Amino acid sequence: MGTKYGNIAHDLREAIAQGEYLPGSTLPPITELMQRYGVARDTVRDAIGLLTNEGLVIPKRGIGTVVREVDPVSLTYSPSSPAGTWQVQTTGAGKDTVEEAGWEAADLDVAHRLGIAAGEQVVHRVRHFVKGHGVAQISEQWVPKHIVEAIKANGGGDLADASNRADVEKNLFELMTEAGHAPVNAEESLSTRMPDPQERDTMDVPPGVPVLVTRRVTTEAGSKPVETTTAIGAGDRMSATFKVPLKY
Amino acid sequence: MGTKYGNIAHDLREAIAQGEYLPGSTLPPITELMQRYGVARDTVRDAIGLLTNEGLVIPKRGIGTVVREVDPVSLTYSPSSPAGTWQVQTTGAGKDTVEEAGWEAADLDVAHRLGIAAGEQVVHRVRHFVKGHGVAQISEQWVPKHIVEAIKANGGGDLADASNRADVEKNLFELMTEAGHAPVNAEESLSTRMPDPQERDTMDVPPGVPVLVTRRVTTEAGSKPVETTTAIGAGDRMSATFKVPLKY
DNA sequence: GAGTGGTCTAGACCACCAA
DNA sequence: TGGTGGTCTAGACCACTCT
Repeated sequence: MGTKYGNIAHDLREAIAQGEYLPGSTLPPITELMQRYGVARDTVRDAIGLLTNEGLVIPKRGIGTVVREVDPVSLTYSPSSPAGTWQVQTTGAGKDTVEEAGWEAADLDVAHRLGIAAGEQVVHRVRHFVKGHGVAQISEQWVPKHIVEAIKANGGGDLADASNRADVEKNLFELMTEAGHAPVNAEESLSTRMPDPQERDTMDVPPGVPVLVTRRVTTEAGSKPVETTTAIGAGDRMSATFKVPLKY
Repeated sequence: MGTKYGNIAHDLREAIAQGEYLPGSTLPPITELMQRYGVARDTVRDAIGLLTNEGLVIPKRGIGTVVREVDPVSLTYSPSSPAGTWQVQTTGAGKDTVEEAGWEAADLDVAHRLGIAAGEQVVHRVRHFVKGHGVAQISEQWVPKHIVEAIKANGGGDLADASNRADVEKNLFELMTEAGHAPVNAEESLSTRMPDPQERDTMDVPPGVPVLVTRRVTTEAGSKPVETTTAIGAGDRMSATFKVPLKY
């Protein structure tokens, strides 16, 4: 025998998998599980804690331990992904909001990604992708000075102004193209980790749900970077889809 | 004030961020934290539990609560770049092993992805990508019957035989091409979630580390699927990189 | 008010690791 | 052997949700 709470968690996990407890319904109350297994309250809570951290259930005060809805990713059988593979695919329509915008000095990481020196001025834009009742993705974008100035000179507006939503409504990449800096390539790197408390708060991520981290560098002709982005997406509300041409 | 354990976790989190506790070193012992904050043992453990689930620390019996190493960028590899999707990593990054192979009836999900009827026979191949200290990715692949037979008729070997590593050493996509079913497109969908106990065991994933889920459908001319794959990768040992050509 | 989960205590014993 | 974290108990009180 392993641990008591491990065994209890195993039983509950199996029961959920067998459909004994359907998504949206609740597990037996702690008190009942205490009696059924003849253990103390904290032992049951440890078991539920395991399931919570696996993303299977969400305990709710006054309600019960609710079984989570099934992975929404299984719904992504939809027609075809939107043009531009850098777009994020979610299970529904969403809206972009610009939270912040302004000049700042590039840190080491951003400078490296943009191929500039650390400390050089860049425009930093923070956007939220709102879907349904909450933020599904936090996006931080950095644009080098000469690109910002080129767009401004071309009548594309000031990217350092948060109230300027031109890049959102018209697509920043189009503005770059019109300004003579057409992006031709994007390299995206995806990874995953658990959210920090701030991210968990902003996106209202339940316990047991990780985030999808996307780091992108977009380049124009000559492999010169025109922007770089780091996006943090709630793992229960989004996935990223890529269409890749193969050469064989 | 929030909760006691929440405050303690906050303090420790800040301290780690400030570099007071370096990766690889340990936090103060539970007993010391009990005295410092004047709380019970379980309260300290609750605080450490939070940090553990955030992937910041890993408690080790007899050792202490160890601060986790940050993932170096050099540890990432690109399982999904157009040229390297199925090629053996020649950079010494890792090694592919075939764990299982055989015929089975396609379930609803696989059938849908392959554009066939549920219950039709497909070859199911399970592979492990071994890297560093253990399995970094579990890969499940399904190939429709007519493709398997075409490869076999063309002298490419039997994909249903686990000891047949032709597809690994020579690249399955090349075998398909030689057999008249050249793959021309792949659509990959990436998402993330927490690992189940079996995955955690197989890949030796520490607590607080999610997995990266890659679902791919590869198609030949006419958008006919030639294979589909679901890969589960340990979030602390891999990332996926895509290079995407843009049209603006 | 009744029932749910959340926090916290004080103490006990066990399992693991290093010196 | 001494110190570390892991498990478990019995009980208390708090916070929240629903009827």
